[in-house]
Amino acid sequence: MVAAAAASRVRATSKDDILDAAEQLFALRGFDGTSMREIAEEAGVAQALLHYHFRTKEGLFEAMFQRRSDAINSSRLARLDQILDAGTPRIEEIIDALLRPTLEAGHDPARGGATFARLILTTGASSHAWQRALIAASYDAMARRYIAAIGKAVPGLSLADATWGYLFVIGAALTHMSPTGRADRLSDGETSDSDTETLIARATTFAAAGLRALAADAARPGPRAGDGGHA
Amino acid sequence: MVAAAAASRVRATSKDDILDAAEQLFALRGFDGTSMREIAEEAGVAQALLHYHFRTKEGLFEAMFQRRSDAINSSRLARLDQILDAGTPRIEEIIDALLRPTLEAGHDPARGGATFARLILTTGASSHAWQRALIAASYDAMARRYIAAIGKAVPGLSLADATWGYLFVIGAALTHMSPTGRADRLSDGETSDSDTETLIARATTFAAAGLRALAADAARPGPRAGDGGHA
DNA sequence: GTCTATAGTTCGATAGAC
DNA sequence: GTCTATCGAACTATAGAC
Repeated sequence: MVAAAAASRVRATSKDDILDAAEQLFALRGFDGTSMREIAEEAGVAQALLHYHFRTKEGLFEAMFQRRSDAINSSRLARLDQILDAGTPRIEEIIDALLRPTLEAGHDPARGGATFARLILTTGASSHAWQRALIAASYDAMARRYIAAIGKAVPGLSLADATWGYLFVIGAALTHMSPTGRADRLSDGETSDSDTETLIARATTFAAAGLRALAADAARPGPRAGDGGHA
Repeated sequence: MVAAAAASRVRATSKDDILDAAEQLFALRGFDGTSMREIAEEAGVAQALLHYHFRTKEGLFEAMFQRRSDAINSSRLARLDQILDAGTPRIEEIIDALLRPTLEAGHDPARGGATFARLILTTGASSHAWQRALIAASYDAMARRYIAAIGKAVPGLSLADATWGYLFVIGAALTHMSPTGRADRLSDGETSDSDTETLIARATTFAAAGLRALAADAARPGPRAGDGGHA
């Protein structure tokens, strides 16, 4: 335990090298599009070593996913605690605290871009039950805390609306965190999806107003689309 | 030409059967997670017939993707024309016209759910250049028309903001069009991501307010985060 | 812990009969 | 247009030496 912690401070172990290579390739090409051979080559080790450390491809994916998700979520929760300690939270602060750790996660300036966000979305939408379970195990507790904070920052928001709002923020921002050049093309160069500060700023403005509108809409009298008669 | 159109009206050809099977399986498991063998079995034909009709797996994917995308976008554009003909558009109408055709596309009530939305997102975020090119070829022209309409419905929106707004609407809604039960879980059963009308209604409220806020934010004096000095 | 070698399976694609 | 049969390459995982 102590030795392991000391070693991790000194230099990357082969286990870390494998996890780094796996994260890079899985994020880029997805679970099914990445082979154990490629990961081993990228990490500079024999393929059998991957199985020694992680048993199966699925085991390696889970270890890789948990490592980065834990880092993202501990950062998210630390920032949220700070915001809540300071008094009544502003919704813009909460959204920024939710998005920025993911944008910065695994953001290797030398390489492609922030592709772990893509991995979160595809893992959550996977047809493999174990991948969806991984999302639940890694993100649900953090999500509940943020949903509660959103409800606190925007009075009048029901739990249902706060949940949808949380999901919309995630979907809107994470979908475009891996730059594809599409924003550049569609705007004739007026903006760029490689500009992460623009993405965060616009997404925060967009989502904060969206959340307030969900609360305002719920406060209006009369039936509401999609409520299926629960009112 | 005439004969082909007549035949397509009469009954599904083996080509259609293959495209149907491919759409179902690709949408469920992705390009790399689906094999030609599985598609052939699902379609009830020999695997060699897939290569006879579409040459390669990539060719089959492209044909499948184009067929459904064309259907979605012609529906989107027809609705948009209708809205624009009626005078000054309301932003809520535009968002509904943008989202509903995708939600209904390939929505087989007998089976899983509206999973083509997932395929659109993963195809656009793919590391394969030919998949991103497929998105550009299928969706950019439609997107430009909607971005222009959004700018018309929300005065004060720059092309850059309208583009980001369009991308946020797509990301927020399409990410959650394939039900996973996550909304149900996070809200303790207060809402459900299987309820498509709730999704559309909430997403429309959320996004309409978000777009108006982007315009209002741009109108405020002073520098703005992420503009990198272009102001 | 790390390697080489390979077993056993599945894949995309093609050849060739009908 | 549709089939059976199969090639050659890639895959995950394991055995066993060091």
